[in-house]
Amino acid sequence: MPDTVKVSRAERQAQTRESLIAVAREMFLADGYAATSLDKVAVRAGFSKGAVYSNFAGKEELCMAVLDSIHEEQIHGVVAAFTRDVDLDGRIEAFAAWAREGLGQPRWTALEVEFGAIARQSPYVATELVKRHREIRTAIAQLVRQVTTEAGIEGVDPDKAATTLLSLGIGLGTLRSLDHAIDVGVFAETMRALLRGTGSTS
Amino acid sequence: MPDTVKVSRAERQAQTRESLIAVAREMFLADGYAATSLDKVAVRAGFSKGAVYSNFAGKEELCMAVLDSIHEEQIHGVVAAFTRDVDLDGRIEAFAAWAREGLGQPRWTALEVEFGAIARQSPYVATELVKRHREIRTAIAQLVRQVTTEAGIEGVDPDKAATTLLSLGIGLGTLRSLDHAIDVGVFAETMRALLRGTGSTS
DNA sequence: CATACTCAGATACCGCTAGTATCTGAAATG
DNA sequence: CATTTCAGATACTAGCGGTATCTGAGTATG
Repeated sequence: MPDTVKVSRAERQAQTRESLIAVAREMFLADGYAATSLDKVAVRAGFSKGAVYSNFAGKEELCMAVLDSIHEEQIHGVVAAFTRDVDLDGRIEAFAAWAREGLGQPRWTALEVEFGAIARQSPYVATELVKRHREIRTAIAQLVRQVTTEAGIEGVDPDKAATTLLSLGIGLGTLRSLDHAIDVGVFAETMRALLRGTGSTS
Repeated sequence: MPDTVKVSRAERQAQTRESLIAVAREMFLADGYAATSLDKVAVRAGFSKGAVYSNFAGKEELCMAVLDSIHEEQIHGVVAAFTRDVDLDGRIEAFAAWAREGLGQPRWTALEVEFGAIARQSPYVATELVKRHREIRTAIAQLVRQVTTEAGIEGVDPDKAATTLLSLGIGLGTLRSLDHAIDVGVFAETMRALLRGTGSTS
């Protein structure tokens, strides 16, 4: 029986990287970006700070990797919620439920927003975050376009709707992260209002 | 001629405090909260770090004072924009213009949001920010209530509208602070849609 | 199979930060 | 005029992100 599994150096490093991302994700979400030190992350993952710097350019890149891992799951959740149903109301409700869940546990939004504040000082963070936000926004716009055309709704600008929904989500998440009394239900209502068409005539 | 003006100790301290707030406000807005060190603030105001700690409990309290000074102007601007006109469209447009201006220079929102991220670690920041956000939200709700009743609009929940507007403003400011291409116009549109009444029975 | 090279990760260090403890001299007090 | 007070200066600490250097196991090569 192979007690010590034979692994190549590249495999070991990939494992280390994933391990660091997993621990960092946990700690970033729990305590925030600034309050989480690279040393603590490394030690809790069973390494030293050197391991972090040999796998990531710095704290910012590590956090970006963490955010990417979160986004992956988030997108999966949205798509799942969206494709589960076929009719408009079902889709909207599924999306609203997903949003309610995400905004209800606002650690993610808080991290996203805290990290976003760093963009002003770091060109790297700025460009990377802008890239990702635009992807998300166009994805939402695509979803809106699909829903409205399939339901035969006129007079909805998918791009504007996407900007509104994303902004509202960020804002609600931000408020909710420090005031639990915030009513997240307005997200679903606004979404419904947007998707019902703020039509041109009549 | 009194070359050195006679001032009491309390007056001197008040001057020092105001001076520190002014400089801190400039630097926080320009470089962000984390990137601004108390030492730099103190030196640029012509003092040492000791002056800061003898006027404020710490960096957080200094920033809270800065935010309060900003809020004061902001509220003044809203009230002015709102009371300039009497009819609904004029008021909405004035408010929209104010929002456009505020969101167009998003340093303020960015600071607000960056500082808000600290609330998770600091009970002081958390409670103080919640207090202020609630004040702002009720003020907006009051404005909405006034507008809708005066214009005879039915079916608008002022509290929900306030939450939506505040969230949307925060979200748009956040996005805008790192992506200048964001279309801020959706704020005014959403505001109009909200205030026109998403009526119950129609 | 032995030797030389490579590089993931460890260690040691640096400059900077927020915050604390202590000191000082001028204003306030009697 | 002696005494107290306290705003602000000075000196220090722990902890941070980041850099430079080192080390030993994994890999390529004769």
